[in-house]
Amino acid sequence: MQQNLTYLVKYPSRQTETGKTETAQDTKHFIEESGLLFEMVALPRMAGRIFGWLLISNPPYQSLGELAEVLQASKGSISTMTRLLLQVGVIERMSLPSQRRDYFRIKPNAWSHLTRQRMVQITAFRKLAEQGLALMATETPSLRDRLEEMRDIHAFCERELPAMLERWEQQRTKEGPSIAPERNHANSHDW
Amino acid sequence: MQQNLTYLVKYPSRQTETGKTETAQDTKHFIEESGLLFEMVALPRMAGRIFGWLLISNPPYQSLGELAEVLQASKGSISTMTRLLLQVGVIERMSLPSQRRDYFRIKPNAWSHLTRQRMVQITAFRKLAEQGLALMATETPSLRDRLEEMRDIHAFCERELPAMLERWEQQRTKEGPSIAPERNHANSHDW
DNA sequence: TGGTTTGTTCAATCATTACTGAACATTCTG
DNA sequence: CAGAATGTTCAGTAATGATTGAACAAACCA
Repeated sequence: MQQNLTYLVKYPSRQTETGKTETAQDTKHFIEESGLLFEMVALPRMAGRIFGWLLISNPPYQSLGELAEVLQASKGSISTMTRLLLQVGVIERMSLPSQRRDYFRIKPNAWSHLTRQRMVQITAFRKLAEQGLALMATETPSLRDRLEEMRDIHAFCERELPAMLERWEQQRTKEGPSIAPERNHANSHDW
Repeated sequence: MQQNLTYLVKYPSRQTETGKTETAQDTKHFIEESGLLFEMVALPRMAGRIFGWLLISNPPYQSLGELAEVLQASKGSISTMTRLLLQVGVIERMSLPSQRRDYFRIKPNAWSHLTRQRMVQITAFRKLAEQGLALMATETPSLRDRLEEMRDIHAFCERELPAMLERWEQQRTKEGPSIAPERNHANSHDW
């Protein structure tokens, strides 16, 4: 199951005085955990591992080659998975003007993007319910209840979730900058 | 891909005068769609098909044998998948006192249950973020930002989602019974 | 009681998906 | 320009997960 237990020896940068290789173990565990979590939400495990490493890597941006080395995976796999993560909108590519290498990093607001992705699913479920209701057009109301409930709750979520996200953004921009006033994610070429 | 195009001939009950076998086609499509949607949220396709059929079947409760026949699947598969759906909380088992046969049907409030399931995932992500922050305890704040954002938005959702669900329940019990006043889902042995 | 119907479990098979590694771009560098 | 470094694509393989079908268990009935 865990075939690559060694890939952190190469990146011992996260060792503290207290725990010698303990931290490396924890890092490995963190990455693996991230992979499992991604799997839980129907994304490939390797994508989760990449995301996991980008969450804790120093520096926060990593090249394809680095990712392949740290995660002990083929470049092909990394290439495919970063493409997926880019598409989902949770990482972004940064190419330094003078360098030919590309770097990836977690996209600020990654989670809003994921929520938007989730909205697509909710809409799909509402539409399915409506499709079902069309099929049951001539049936008695009590038979249609199941589908109406399904349609209504998803319509409800479609209305509420954006509002909720907005509340989040607002709360975030209110208190966030007080901690790190200079970091504006909007045009984030501050590296 | 679609190997069983025939399983609705046996259940032509949902044919209207207008569309002869058109409705059967639509039903098949509906079930298949439901399967794909479930797959999208990391549940097995067959579970989605069962759920789909239970959404539109007449009567709304179906036995294991019926499910196997309609969906052209083995009893083993149905047994496993119904168990899963029971566990997730979106269907329930009804055993009529006089019959030895068990029936399944969509659980009223199925969607609240699914949302609660979803909450488990959200909590898992928040915990992962906290795990990451523990790893980065000694790092500079700007390096910790990624994880703090992740932790905060998930904590936010953990607070907000239950409130949202409650609002839904309230709105539902307000207008729902006006349409079908007698149908109280709480103790639902009204079949 | 023996026979029938119903439901579960599990080993084996089938299908799908993830992953690798090598061949092929592409871009920079000397 | 040749050579080196970086990235992508894709056919083949490995790993995983879904599905079957047969054997078993339990409940009911005559």
